Amino acid sequence: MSGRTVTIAQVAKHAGVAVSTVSYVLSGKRTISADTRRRVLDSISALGYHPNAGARALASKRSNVIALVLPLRAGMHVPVLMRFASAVVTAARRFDHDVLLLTADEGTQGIRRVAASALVDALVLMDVELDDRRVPLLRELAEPSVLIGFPAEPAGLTCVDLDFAAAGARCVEHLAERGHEEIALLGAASVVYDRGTGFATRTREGFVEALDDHGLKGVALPCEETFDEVYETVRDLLLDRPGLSGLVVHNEAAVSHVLAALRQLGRRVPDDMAVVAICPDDVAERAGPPLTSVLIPAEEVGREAVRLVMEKLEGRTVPDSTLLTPLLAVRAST
Amino acid sequence: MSGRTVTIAQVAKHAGVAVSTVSYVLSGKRTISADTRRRVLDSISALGYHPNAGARALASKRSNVIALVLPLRAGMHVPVLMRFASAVVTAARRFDHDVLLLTADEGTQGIRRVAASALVDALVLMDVELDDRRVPLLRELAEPSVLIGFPAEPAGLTCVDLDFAAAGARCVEHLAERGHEEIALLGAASVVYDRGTGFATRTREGFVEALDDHGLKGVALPCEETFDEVYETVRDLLLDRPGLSGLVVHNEAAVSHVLAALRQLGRRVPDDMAVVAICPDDVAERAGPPLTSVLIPAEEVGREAVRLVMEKLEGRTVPDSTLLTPLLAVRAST
DNA sequence: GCCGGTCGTCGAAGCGCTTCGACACTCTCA
DNA sequence: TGAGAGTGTCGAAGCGCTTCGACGACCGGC
Repeated sequence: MSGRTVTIAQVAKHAGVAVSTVSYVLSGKRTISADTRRRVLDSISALGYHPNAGARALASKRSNVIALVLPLRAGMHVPVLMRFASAVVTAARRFDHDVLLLTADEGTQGIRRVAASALVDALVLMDVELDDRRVPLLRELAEPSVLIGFPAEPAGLTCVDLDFAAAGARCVEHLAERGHEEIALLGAASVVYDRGTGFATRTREGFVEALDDHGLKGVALPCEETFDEVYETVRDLLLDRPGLSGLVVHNEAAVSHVLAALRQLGRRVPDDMAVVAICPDDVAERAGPPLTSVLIPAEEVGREAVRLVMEKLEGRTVPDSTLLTPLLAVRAST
Repeated sequence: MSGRTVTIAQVAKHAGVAVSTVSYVLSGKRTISADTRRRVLDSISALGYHPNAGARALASKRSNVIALVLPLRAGMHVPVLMRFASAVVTAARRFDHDVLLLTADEGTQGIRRVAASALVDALVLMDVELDDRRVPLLRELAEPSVLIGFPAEPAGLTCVDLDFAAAGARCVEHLAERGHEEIALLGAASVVYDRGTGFATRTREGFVEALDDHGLKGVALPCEETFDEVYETVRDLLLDRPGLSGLVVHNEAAVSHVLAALRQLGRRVPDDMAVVAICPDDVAERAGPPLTSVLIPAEEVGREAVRLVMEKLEGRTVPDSTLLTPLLAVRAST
């Protein structure tokens, strides 16, 4: 192994070459003969050499670290967040980058700090609000960034997300195909709409528009996340709309409560009430009965965000807006 | 603001002092006159100076970054994880450190890499298994580390966790006080026990021991996380043990399923069945009815882990084992 | 047989910071 | 009044890496 922290100079000596040669072997920025390369690589593994990140960052002006700015706020469904985060980390590693975790409670301060100190090369922000304080800062930053989600004014930014409007519409379409004529959307908690979080609003718009297109009756309601509130909402909904036979649920935390409430109100799924969820696959599969759902492709979104940010780091131009097409998986609930 | 990336040399020139003086103002490692200090600080904010992280790390051999190694595996309840993670980030910032996110799928490789490259000064690991591959590596690493959770052989390591044995016992005690004579523990998914994750096993042990101490009858069962499986488990349990009047649930993902199953089986909470959960407060409060619970003090554990790792970075010795006392909050379910 | 052009390697100059030793002062106390 | 003990500041030497320009060695073409 190592006697203590091995440097490139020791590798160079061990291999009988210049320091710069070792560097070029590692970066591949100049051609190196196969023979020399082998000797260097052998020395590297013999000594257990790992380049010092600080020195490398200082000399190359690249830290090989990207920041992931998480929200961690009320109304966000955390497991979904984590899947994004995990996807971002995995994707970043594939580009030989690490991920620095920034939480929103440090606010714009933290973003400015890690950018100005060159701790990170680029940023990926999650859970962007329609009117997000962080957005103006991003515009003035030299470091490239990618948003997961869309602010109200996305000009000049790079944004990725599931096409939630299409997702809402897709659910309507599916229920229409199944012959339902009156349906309802149970959406996010009202605080999420109030905050103007884009995905909730866009799903609702897609839902409402599709209602029209297919000539269905229906309504879109916010949906809180305690059992009692969900129960009330569902009960009132059934009372108000006796013809209702289909439900779209876009709220991971409320899914199991909705199902429990229906059960308690004597409605069988799918016989009396068809249910479509917009949620991650595992939530849909784990429910009783397993739910027909439009999955939130967290892995894909995270991967795409990283790909885009890497493209920008290379100086290439990328599309302002990337919308991923929703996919509907039919299960037992419709 | 800035013309582009401000260096310490520019600050020194602007303030009319030597570079080293600026450095000492920032670090406080030598006494500086009040007058000079003011001039320097003024220049810093006038120029918008942020020390370059790479240069600083190179010169000082400290990156001011700690690694947070997350599991992201089956059977872990993700929201709880996130609360730990968030607490770690917040606590680390209080010590002027940032947090690098490492996921377990990189395995020991990733840990070795970030440690050897001096990308991080120290590590905090979550969700430690009884027999954890990462543990031997930690022992040979020069960088200090703290584990959240306990491996089978914790000698020479620093571990923090809620005292789950005490938590299990506390639940039994509470139900005993309420006059229940036969109770059951619904624990983690069986895969979690099979893997030998410490917290699940320790809760069960504490539960079983306390059963004895209080002279109660009872049983401890694993508990899967889909509604149908939970329903079966609960139904069989009620069939097998007609005298059962109290339930301890130590599985965040199953909590709402358990309640729904009881409802469906015609049991009222708390009249026919008392329920105590071991879970974060918000899960307990959100349930219907709100659950008496032993909370998992994620924030406190995260904070403590960071405090310990910082102590170790300062070269101070810290206790091998830190167990946080469980607190029981009485709500509507008992 | 000479010229221009790769190819492969080297040496050295930084990157921006911390830290060590030196040094010029100013106090204090004998 | 001068030795000794602080103070407050400076200059310079790295920290370990990347990258630029230079330079032999070798190639093919005329």
